Amino acid sequence: MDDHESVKEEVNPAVMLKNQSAEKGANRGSWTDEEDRKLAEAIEIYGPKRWKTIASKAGLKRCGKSCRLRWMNYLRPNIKRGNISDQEEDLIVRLHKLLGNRWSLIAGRLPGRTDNEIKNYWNSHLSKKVHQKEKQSKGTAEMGCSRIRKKRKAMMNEVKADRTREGNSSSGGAPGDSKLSFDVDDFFDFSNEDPMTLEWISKFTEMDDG
DNA sequence: AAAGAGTCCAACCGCGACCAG
DNA sequence: CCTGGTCGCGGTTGGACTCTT
Repeated sequence: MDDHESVKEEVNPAVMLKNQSAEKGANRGSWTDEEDRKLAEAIEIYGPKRWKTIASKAGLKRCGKSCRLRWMNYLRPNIKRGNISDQEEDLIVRLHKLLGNRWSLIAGRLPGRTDNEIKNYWNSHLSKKVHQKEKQSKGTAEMGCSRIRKKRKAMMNEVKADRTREGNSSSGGAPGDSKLSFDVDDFFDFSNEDPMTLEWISKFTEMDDG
C-alpha cells in the first residue's frame, strides 16, 4: 500500500503539509485517483455500508468516515456536479426556508445532489442572494391557500410538541431531527404533483416573509 | 505581469443518534 | 439498562482558483 502514498506526495504537496499534523499512518487531504479506484472496488464488493471494513479491506489508510464522505459526495453513481439550474436553486431556497440548514433533507429532494454541494452552494451563492431579496421585498407577504395553512399548522404543532417532549436535553444538535411524527418524505414528496401544484410551496414560504 | 482580495469547494472535525452485545 | 462501536449530519477550514487593481 505504499503506492498511493507516494502518488499522493507527488500529486498534492499541499496535502502533505496538512498531513504532518495528522495522526500517524492515516492519509488525509485530497483523494488520489488510485484511492478512488480502490474505494470503488471495495464498495462494489462490500456495498456502501460498514465503512470501517471498507476502509481496511480496500487497503486505504483512511478512516471509514472519510471513505463514506468521498463516496457520498464524489464517487456515488448518478451524482450531478455543478450547473445547478434555476429550478434547483429556487427549490433549494424554498426548502431552506422550510427546513433551515437541514442539508441532507434538502439534498434528498434534489436527485443527484449532495448535502455538501448544496451546503457549499448555499454558503457561497444563495445566502447573500436571499438576504438581498429579503431586504427588498419586506412586507409583501400575503395570506391564502388553505392547503398551505393546514400543512404548516400540522408541521408547527408537531415541532412544538416534539420540542417540549424533548425538553432541553440537547444543546447543539439539529432540533427535532427526523423525530417529527409526520412523514417528512411524504411531506416533501413532489413526485406525484404536477408543476402547477408546486406553487403551494412557493406560497408557503412567502408567508414567512410577513 | 504581478500582487492582493475574494470566492469556491473538497475534506475534516465534533457531536449526537442509533444499534448490537 | 448500559456501553462501545459505527454512522450520519452540520459547521468549519484552508488550499486552489478567479477576479480586480
